[in-house]
Amino acid sequence: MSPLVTVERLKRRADFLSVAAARRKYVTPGFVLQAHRREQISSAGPARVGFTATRKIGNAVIRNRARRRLKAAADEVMPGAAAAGFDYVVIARAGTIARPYAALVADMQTAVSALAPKANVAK
RNA sequence: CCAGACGGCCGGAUGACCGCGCUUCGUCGCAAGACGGGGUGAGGAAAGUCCGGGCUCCACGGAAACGAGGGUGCCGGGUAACGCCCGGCGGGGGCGACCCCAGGGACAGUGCAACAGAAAGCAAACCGCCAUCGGGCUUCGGCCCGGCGGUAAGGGUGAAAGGGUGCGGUAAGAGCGCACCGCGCCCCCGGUAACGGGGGUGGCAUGGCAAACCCCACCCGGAGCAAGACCAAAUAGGGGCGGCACGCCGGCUUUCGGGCCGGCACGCUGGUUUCCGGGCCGCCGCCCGGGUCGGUCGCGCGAGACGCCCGGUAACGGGCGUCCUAGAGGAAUGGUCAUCCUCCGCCCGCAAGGGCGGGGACAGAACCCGGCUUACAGGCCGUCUGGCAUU
RNA sequence: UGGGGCGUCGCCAAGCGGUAAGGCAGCGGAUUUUGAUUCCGCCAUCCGGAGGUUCGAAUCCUCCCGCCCCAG
Repeated sequence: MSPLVTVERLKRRADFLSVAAARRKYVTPGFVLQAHRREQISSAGPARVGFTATRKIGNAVIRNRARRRLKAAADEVMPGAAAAGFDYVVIARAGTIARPYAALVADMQTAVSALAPKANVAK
């Protein structure tokens, strides 16, 4: 797998929108992962991860807990799996709360590798 | 023991490992930062945003008042203030403890009341009842028809029909008279007051709805921490200063520095060169202020928390002592597990109890405070009421 | 943070103090050889929920619930 990649946090609304516009996603019972390569000079640079929890999945307590669990899973997986120069958005689903944490981590692993750049062939 | 009423309180506990926000210390490093240690870290509703304030800016200004709009509405008190709280009063409900009530004004005015009903607001005669007049009939008791009048006691309609019940009275009736109750007015007494009690008097007039318009009394300037204050990058543009540059010919103009127009030449740019066409034009450096991204402050010592004492029926107030207790900004508490507590289900056991499995609510500070409202597993404490049993 | 709007039958909706129009859909019937069309009839009383005012509330008042929109 890739060497350790520094992971930063995605914060701006515009960044979230551009990731969503890329239309690359992977759905698991616990969350939806979106990925998008930044238009950047070089392919280097940190990977960035953002989190989304909508009002549809519950009240403030539910949304916060869902985001925290996803954040914990991402902190565990992303440094070893994420591709440099990519932006990721993790969207919480109704199943985020009930899903066991180990399964969440495994899902994160497969989701990230499924969205990995195809050997950097497609530029 | 059962059923119930009211008030107050808690909101799982302890620990291990890997992580999180803020803060502090140490080591390393030129620095950015890295590593390690310590401290601290959500609620009774943090929620809904329904009221009241603090704070900040804006507007107006002697304080304010009037008007518009909105709100509040028995009385007294508490409070920074309130639509909140406490204590009373009145009305309603409950055997009771106790609970509920937007509870000013309907002789200032305007309005509303479907359907039903004779009539719904200066009252009114449909059926009845009564008296009387005329006519007819008669078994001489009366009956029928019509006219004029009396009558709100009866029937019927309605949510509501102009006091209620009883006795007297009358042709039948009627506050027509009387007693009691209700109501209005006056006086006295108690109470700060709302109001209560008593007496007298009137003879029923003044029906209901103001969560209909409205009237009266009182209260409210507007916006909101994305308030507001400060620092301030890159780029573009504005202003100022300095340096360099500002060709040739002709015309016009001049404040004699220069400026404008035309032609030629030159630089950059587009089309393949020649050549042609369009466009751009002072350049550089320094400084100044405005404003955007971003950053910092505002930002937690406060109508503060806890304890004791005093005043007050209480809400609450006063005094003394102790304490400092979240502060983020895509927003901090997550993951795994153990023991205990507690609830549910199943199993074992006469029982005490034990085993296995599952669950522990509502919900997350976003400037702060006082209320209200709403959500909430389970549990604890106190006071009181009505039963049953025992003494 | 501030402001605005809407909840009425399965769907779209009128009504804003006097006892819930209308259309579509559905169901039953008639017409027709059958179907379509057409016609007739049926279909909310718990008007988002709970209290209150009134003789009477979908309508007025208070408090909740849900949804949508706007400004910064």
